[in-house]
Amino acid sequence: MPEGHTIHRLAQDYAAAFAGTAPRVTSPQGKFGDAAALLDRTLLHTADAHGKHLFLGFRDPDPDHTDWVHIHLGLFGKVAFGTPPAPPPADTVRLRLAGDTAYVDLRGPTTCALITPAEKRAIHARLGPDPLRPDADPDAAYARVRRSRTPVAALLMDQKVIAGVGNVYRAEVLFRHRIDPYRPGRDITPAEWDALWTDLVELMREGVRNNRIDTVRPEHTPEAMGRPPRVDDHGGEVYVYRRANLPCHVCGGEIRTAGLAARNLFWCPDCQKD
DNA sequence: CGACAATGAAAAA
DNA sequence: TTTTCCTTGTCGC
Repeated sequence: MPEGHTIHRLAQDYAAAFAGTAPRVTSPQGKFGDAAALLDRTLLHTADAHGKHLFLGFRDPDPDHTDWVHIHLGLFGKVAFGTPPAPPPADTVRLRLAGDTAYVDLRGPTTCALITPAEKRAIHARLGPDPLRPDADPDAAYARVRRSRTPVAALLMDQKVIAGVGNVYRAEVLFRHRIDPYRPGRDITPAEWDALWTDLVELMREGVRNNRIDTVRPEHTPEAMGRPPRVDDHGGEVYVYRRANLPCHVCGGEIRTAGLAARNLFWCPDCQKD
């Protein structure tokens, strides 16, 4: 269940469970077997996240010599933490860390690979600023947005432009700012970008805290409006994501959906008109 | 650009 | 049994 907030939360959780320890490292499914053997019972000293990329720092804390495990969940990679005793691992578990107080299983990731510090730097270099990283520079993202004719909804999904935003946050943040998802990036004003970025920082931080995405303002919550809470396996309260053909919480109009940048886009044509 | 493949699991049909 | 999914690299036109 991967959008930037999930990955940052995972970095926190991996660190809380294993930082400063030397867990058993195995790859029951096999694809990561050689690397796992190399890292088995070595120090896990840190966990880092940039956008949807997760990095576990093993063996040597010296930044020039750290062994990094690079993880990308892709569309349906999953991570499951548990307390010992760990069950016999199913053969879909790509990576298992197991210590005295916790174990964690990784299944179905697009990427799980041992990389060098130089390779890690290269990954950071090709990613745009991440609203969840304190060093992020929103102006660097806007510089790309303002010279592109691509729809803003596609730019928000482009990890080179801004890292960590996925299909939920893009739809929701555009709704919250009443921006037509098809508006070209070059027509986004500096003030609008500033507001979008600030909002993403807040929404995604809350996403990390709660481990789910909620975007509905207090005045539009189910309690405030006397409607039943959302029934959806994604959990959070949202305005438009996966609400095709349902009434808009604000204007009552019908939420629409369409393909954009290879994903399903959701928006309210009445509220999001330029 | 669009199509497609790659990983798993769970819901929908 | 098929579809769907909070992703993204690659390949073809």
